[in-house]
Amino acid sequence: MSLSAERHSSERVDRTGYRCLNFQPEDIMKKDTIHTLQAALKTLGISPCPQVEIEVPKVGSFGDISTPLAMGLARVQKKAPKKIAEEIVAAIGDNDTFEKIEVAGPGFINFSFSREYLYRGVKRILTHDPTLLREDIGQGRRVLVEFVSANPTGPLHVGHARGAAVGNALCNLLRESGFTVEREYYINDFGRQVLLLGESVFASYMRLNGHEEYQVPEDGYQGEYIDDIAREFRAQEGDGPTTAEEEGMAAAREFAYGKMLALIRKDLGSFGVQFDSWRSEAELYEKGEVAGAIDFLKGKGFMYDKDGALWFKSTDFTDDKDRVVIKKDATYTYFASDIAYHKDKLDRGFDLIIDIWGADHHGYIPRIESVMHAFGYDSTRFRVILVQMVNLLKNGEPFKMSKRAGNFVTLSDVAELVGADTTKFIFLTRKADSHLDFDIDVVTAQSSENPVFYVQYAHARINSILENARAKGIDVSTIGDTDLAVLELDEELTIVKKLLVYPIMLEGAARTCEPHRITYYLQELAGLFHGYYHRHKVITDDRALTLARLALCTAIRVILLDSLTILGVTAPDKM
RNA sequence: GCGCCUGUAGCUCAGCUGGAUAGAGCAACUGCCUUCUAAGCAGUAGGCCACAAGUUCGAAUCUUGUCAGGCGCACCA
Repeated sequence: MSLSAERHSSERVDRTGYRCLNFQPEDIMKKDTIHTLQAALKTLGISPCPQVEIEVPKVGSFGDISTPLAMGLARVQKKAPKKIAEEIVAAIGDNDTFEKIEVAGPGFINFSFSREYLYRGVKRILTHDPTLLREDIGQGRRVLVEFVSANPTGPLHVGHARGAAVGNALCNLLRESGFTVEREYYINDFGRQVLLLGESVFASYMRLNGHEEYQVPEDGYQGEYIDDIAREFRAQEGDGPTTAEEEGMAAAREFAYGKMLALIRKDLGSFGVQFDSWRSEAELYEKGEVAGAIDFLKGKGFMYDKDGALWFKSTDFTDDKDRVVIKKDATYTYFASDIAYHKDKLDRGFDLIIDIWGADHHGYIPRIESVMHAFGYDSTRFRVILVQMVNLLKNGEPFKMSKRAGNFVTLSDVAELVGADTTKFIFLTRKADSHLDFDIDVVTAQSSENPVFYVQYAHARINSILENARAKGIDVSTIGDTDLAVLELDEELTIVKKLLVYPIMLEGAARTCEPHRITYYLQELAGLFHGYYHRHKVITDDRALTLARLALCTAIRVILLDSLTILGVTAPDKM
């Protein structure tokens, strides 16, 4: 089977209408269970073997892992689901992986893992081999993720921070899931907005030189940052009157644009987000890629002339309206460079292309999808992730932002005031496509409103316990060899199961491109640990128990560190 | 008017693509610091999953309709 055919068959369309990645589950726990089930089905002569679905039940009494398989088979086999389930259980027989397998409810088969199996799982974590925590669902396939891509006409604000946090975490997640990820920032450095930036800075500069008659152009940019740049420009250019206004304006534009881009890079860097490539819109024009892409589509018959303009026939695909590419005045629309940019992405040979946009651009999805179609690209390999607007509040009151009025909270303000870790984590505690209230006062209060501390605290606490053990002369470097059989408390086994479910959770997060699942998992795991910590001492006089509990704590720490790292959040040793 | 998204505890949100008894954090109330970090723990309370039909063994989840909120509907960028 070819790669693309295989990929195609495993893809589905989610309920929002966007394609998502869907791969066969390969996690250890799942794999072991599925193999057991498949063998049993074979014994029973049930073929073709149906897709075996596995889930982690919400309620502990339903076992560690569960399948509704028999219920699905009931129709095909024309037998009661419970009966089928019982036959399957009988066919599985004795097995050292499971302590108990039972039929429950309308026909669920619930599996409980044996303690030996669980201990083996902890040992795997203690090897510190991250590949044992992941499934290679990407298999080296190349994915391009474009995110942030804010106009270089002002500093990044809180809304961009959300896109940056989500994009960054998603890239990490996909990379850890076996994809080769390229992070890209598309710079809109062509057209009206940069011109306005230049004019705005130039006007400010001229006023600084005593030419009060220069006004910020209509729709121009205002705010302190414009004056700051103008002052810097003045420091470079001096205060002599600029004789050739055109030249001065162009110089101001270049200067301001350069400053802005540098600032954006710097802010993203201090936020902990780095890009592999920065793609320039202006360059697409200079290299003739815009004209080339349009010619290409013309050749395919997807362009036509009407009313003196050139139109793209996006209604041939998923759009409800054709779109102008070249205006009556012979200039290009913004859409034209978007076509070229997406062709450029395709030409670079990615297996998967992900665009992360602000939700206010959702109306653009059909036309870009149409472009992908027109270029002959399998559109299931293109996905747009929408990041909803951040509803900025200050002390419970809406805080209106406007870049042009210069009234906004920048990313660097937030990173400095709130901290990059907290900001990222909060943005990742919600689905990307859901509205989010971000109250500056609440978040800066550094109270229990900040879930990130809760999780980081668990990590720091474990580190502190390990320090303590070392101070008492316990050698924790060989903790992986510890006999874990003394871990027999329900709480301990619950924690172990939570740890072993980690790869399943990660796989789901990667498959659906939903990094927010990781933050929920983290809070649950940290919660289990904090409760355990308060009820039971790790370091006691019982040497065997101490070592086993240190091993458990170490395993928890491995998972906390691993998942926080994927989110782009630090895991401090001390707090 | 058309399209997209959202509607789950007082508030902010999860709910793993149709599974079993609906989940967490805040806020409220009650307890817990000579003991590995109290940025913590234990407990109480809080629900007609917006509403109404439908699909089937089974619906917060899928379909349709209604209501409410947000966003988008350029030869702007």
